[in-house]
Amino acid sequence: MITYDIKDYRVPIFTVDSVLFSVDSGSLNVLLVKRNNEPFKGKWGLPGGFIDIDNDVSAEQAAIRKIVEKTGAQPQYLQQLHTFSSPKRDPRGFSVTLSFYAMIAYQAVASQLSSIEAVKFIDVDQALKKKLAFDHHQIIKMALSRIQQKALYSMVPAYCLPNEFTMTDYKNIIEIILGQSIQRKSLIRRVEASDMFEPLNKFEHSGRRPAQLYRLKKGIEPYHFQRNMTLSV
Amino acid sequence: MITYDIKDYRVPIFTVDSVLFSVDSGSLNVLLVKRNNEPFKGKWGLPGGFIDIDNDVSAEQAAIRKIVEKTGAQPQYLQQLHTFSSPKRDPRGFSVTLSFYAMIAYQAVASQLSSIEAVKFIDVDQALKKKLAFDHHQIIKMALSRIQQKALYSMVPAYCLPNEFTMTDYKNIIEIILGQSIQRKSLIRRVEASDMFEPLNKFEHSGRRPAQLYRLKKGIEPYHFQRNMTLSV
DNA sequence: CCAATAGTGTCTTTTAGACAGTATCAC
DNA sequence: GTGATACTGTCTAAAAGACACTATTGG
Repeated sequence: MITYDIKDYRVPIFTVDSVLFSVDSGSLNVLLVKRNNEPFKGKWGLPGGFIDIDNDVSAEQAAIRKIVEKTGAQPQYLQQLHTFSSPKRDPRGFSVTLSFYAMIAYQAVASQLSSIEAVKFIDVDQALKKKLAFDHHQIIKMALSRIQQKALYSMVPAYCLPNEFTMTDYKNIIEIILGQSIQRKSLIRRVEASDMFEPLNKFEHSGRRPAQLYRLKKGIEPYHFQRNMTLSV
Repeated sequence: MITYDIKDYRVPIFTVDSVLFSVDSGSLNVLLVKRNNEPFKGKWGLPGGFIDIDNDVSAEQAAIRKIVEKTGAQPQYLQQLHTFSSPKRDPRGFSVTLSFYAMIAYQAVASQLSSIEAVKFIDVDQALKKKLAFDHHQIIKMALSRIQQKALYSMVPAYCLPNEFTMTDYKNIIEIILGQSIQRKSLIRRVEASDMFEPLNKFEHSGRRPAQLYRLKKGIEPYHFQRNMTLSV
């Protein structure tokens, strides 16, 4: 017979938190939310909170639910980052947070956000200069270095592209994430190998020579390469 | 003012579990423990359990504590794998487990374990054929694929080497993890680039030509390469 | 035509794979 | 010596870096 009541035990506080990235006009942004509850009421922090064990089917779903509540849109990519745990990170007691990093196209959320005071995208370097709630500074730092790594060996940055985009759009996103320029030719070779983009019968006419428009193929897994791109020192 | 009592909320069960790997006589083993509590009493499962929020300082420390309790030895390497969460994975209710993968030299634990009936190393393929507690089957599968990936681009397999070892020992460990043979020359090039081994003034005389003995340098970070080794299909 | 951005061709560089060759031991 | 395992030299192959080249537009 199973006899177990969680209320008989002293258990940690368990939460989820997400670092939602988006690229816009030359800067890599993360979503911050102004807290209107204790602890750290009034401070900026990551979107997240408790699992609703009666309605959520997983921690991932809880994290996505929190992002949807704040932005009105689903992230295009979301993965576990790391679990941070300590008796000190929350004044209420021993706390564990499962953090995620996620990506979304800026265009998918920009309009909704402009009307909400307490939710905003902010340049990641600016965010890291602020006094944030909990250990969210550390979480953002780890998420940043994770997506920078991913940018070197995967197509994951493609998940913050809008529906239609050019190769230059994609190159810009990677360069903004890395903070360094890369070889266009190398990128194109990788995109071809990944087979993740499909060309549309459309061109973008903003520059001089029109640029081929692409979209992400449907139902495809993020491609991982065998090698990292090399960053020139 | 902070008012919060975790007992006022319905919260998930939170545990840690570890997949402890070790290589011995041609097989990759994982540590299994026979459960003597419900749920899944009598079934084999991964070493793990609840955080002791009064004594543990982190989830990592809780995971290590559980491994030490079962084996008497500290793992040489331990990293977060993934957090598994669902309302179904535990009959007691919504449950979250933070899983780790870890490595230890077989020699460091073999003698203690032989005397304990309820704790054993078992070949990972055998383990995956058993009916294990919870979703531990899935956790082991993910841990296996993670260390196989790590074997392709890092020196992490070195953490299941004994204090003194030869290059052939290291090659064998990687081949056992991958289930495939690799080029000795490629391995040596990588070992040199990593600068993680230091040669001793000793040789092993078991084969024909004596083999240089090495040890892991102290206080060194696991090295990661820019490329994967390629597995011939 | 020119300027600017899009896109290609191709040579170099890097590092792993393949594998033949040499070294050192027990017998 | 032979056989076995340890170790090295070196050619080839694969994929990224560098960068010059061509292509296509607006003006």
